[in-house]
Amino acid sequence: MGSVQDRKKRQLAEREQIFLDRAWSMIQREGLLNLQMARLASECEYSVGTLYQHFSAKEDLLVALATRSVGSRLELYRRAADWQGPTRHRMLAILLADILFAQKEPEYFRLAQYVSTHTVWMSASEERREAALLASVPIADAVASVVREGVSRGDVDPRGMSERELCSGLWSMSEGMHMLVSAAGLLEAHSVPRPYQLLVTNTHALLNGLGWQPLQPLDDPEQQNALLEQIMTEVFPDFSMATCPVVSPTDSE
Amino acid sequence: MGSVQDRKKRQLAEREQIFLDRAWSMIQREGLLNLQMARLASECEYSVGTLYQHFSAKEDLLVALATRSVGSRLELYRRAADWQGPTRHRMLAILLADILFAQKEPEYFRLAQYVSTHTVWMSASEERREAALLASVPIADAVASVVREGVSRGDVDPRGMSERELCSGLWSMSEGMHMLVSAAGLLEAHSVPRPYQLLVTNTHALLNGLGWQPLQPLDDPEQQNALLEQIMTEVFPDFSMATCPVVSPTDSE
DNA sequence: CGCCAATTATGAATCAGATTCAAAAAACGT
DNA sequence: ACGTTTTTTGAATCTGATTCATAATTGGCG
Repeated sequence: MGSVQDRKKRQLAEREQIFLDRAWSMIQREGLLNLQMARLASECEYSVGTLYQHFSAKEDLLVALATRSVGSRLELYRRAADWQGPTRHRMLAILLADILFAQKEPEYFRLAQYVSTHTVWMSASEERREAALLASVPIADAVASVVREGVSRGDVDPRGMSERELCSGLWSMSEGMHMLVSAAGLLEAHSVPRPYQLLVTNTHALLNGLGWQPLQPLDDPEQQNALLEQIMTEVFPDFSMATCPVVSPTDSE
Repeated sequence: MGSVQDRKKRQLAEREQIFLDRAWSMIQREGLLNLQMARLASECEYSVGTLYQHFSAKEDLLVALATRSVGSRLELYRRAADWQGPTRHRMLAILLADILFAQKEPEYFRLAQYVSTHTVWMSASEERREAALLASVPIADAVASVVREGVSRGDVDPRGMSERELCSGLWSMSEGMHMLVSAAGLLEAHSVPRPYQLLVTNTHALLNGLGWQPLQPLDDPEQQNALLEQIMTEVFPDFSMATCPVVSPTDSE
């Protein structure tokens, strides 16, 4: 039967991964700007033509890369979503996952941002774009599951909003803050230091506004910090608290 | 004295405006992707070299363009900020200004997004980037003035936050939503329709969470809508309510 | 006005790098 | 082993940004 076809398909997929692996390491080493198709091909010991058998254009490859990176992102989100804490704290854990990932993989965020630009996005192939959209669904699902539980436990009143809609504020706010952070100099120019700490505070405000229990006082940095530390310890023990851009380096000696 | 120098400087500035005007109209006509330096030069009846006397690179020109567009944006923001309404409603008016502008000038938003990408941003010249940052200050000032008044009137308790920090949530949330909207298919894939209406609701939640008076009930679309219509009428009478992506087309016949 | 030095404009030439495609090689089935 | 189909190859092409030697213009001055 089609076993030959199968093997070929498998080999093709393997090679695609090789291309993506190498492309990613090149980007991490030399930046997005310096990724060259010809060099990528030769570093993988294939010809340019072969590379183009996989990706219809450079942008296509970039979208594929961004899509792939979603995997490691998902792992963090799931940890946050699966953690056994109050739903509201889990929402915060999800935000933290997002922030930690952005810290750990800054180059990935630049890629994701670049790729979701209209210009770049539209230069990728239709299929690639669809695959990218599809890949982001599990992440949204993880978040939605927490929302669902929050609603069913009565921690938050959906007021007719769907699960996706209920977390859209959080989503857009973190997305936007990442964007502002990555535009070098922008926040400094507007004297907004510690953007991610601010993001946490704003998130508390938003969740309070949605009436998500238990409400958090906004004027108690101590308590906010304690909660963050708890989440860091329980959910992300493998991340150093010291490098976490959110937990403030106050007191503690 | 330096009158000759002055004239030269003036002529140079005029020519730069011509380049920018034409570049903008080309982009609006044919999209960001199709802007070509050589064609731009010839359409302006100058040589390529002359064009490069003004802009160190294509990206440099794009940043200049994005910077320039801030002007018309500012006008809307100021209207919102100067409007004589409760400070909370003025914050909403600012959000509306942002949304209306994004609707009216979709190509500008693509440009702004593209330009604030790390890759593109860093390809522009230092001076150009600084000018861009500087240009955004008046907008932030307009917003900050409303925040200041809100605080001084006692509509909102700053809880130690600066004016800039107090509106950072609104800023990042709208920025983020624009971003999500412009990534074609993303919101549809996550079944989030009417993104801007959602943005308004989330903004109400955020402002409620900050305790910004008068609080708005989140579960009363009628009232939300009435408020939006009032702002549209009083502040943005030159924008058609029909095309406004926020005021919902409910009832009314 | 005519001339020289300095400044500015020009656009053909160069360069960078993505993409294509005719030819060569490898794989397949018989 | 052989003809056919599929895959790979990389030199050639193409696109478009950027440079820079040359030409033109300008301002100043006798």
